[in-house]
Amino acid sequence: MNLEQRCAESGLKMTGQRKIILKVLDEADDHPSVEAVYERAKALDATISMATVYRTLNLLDELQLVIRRDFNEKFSRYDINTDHHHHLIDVESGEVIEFQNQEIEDMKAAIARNLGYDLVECKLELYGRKIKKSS
Amino acid sequence: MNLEQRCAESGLKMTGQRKIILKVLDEADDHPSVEAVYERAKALDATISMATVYRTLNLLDELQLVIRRDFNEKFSRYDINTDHHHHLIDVESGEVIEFQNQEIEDMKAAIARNLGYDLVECKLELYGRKIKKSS
DNA sequence: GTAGCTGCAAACTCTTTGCAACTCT
DNA sequence: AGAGTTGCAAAGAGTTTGCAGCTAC
Repeated sequence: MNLEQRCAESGLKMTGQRKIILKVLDEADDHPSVEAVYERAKALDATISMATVYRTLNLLDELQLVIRRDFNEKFSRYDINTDHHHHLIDVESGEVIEFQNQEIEDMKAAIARNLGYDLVECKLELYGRKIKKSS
Repeated sequence: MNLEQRCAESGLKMTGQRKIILKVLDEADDHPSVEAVYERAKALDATISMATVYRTLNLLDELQLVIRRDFNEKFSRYDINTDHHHHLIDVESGEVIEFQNQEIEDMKAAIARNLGYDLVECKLELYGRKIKKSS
């Protein structure tokens, strides 16, 4: 099921602008900033405004259809894949790679429990440099 | 060795304002925001300005004497303990607890290596709710 | 003496919002 | 018809910066 269908289910009105933004998000395979979503949407419909992009992303975040992320930059990026996963950020290119790891999941919950807490949420970001293959 | 001594070593001039800000940081056992540092410093010397607090924290961050953090809030906080550690944030009170865990360290490096990266840096934040003791 | 530091206010960046017009349903 | 949505411009929050005067070294 795509974002447009899931939004309709939540009772959001399907305006032309909204459809375009959802299409842009559905087709994104990266972690776009608001600015990036705006640029891609504007290429499809020049009348879309920044304010609408912000409002739409805030709505989607509340509905948990996207996840707002903060990769040590001064603006937010959006994660369209809402499956539980973590990120490795290439410190040279800025590329973001997603990964999952069950051992880490178990360990996280155990650490929280040891400190007297139930784990509600969690964020793991690795920052790394690509290993050059020696020839 | 305290912050003032470490700053002097880096060739920073020890002005009255700077001494006060460093004292505030040395005595902080939390993860204060710029605003918090400013308030605490102002209580000791009313002439200190916000701009000086920002400039000082930026300097200290560059010298790696503090670490700028971003706990999903719209402002930065500063970590004065620069030993490697992670954070558990109490989702109800906002309290920040530091912890270390060698297994996680090893696993992080292994994950990065498997993805073809050398680990440069990393951020692990757990968000949890305090477990109520049953009576 | 001078490089570096300070306070102030203005500028900047990212994000949100009030408003009047418009549009899905 | 009416609630929800939009674009615009202005406002907000957090942070940075130009400048003229001041201060540690």
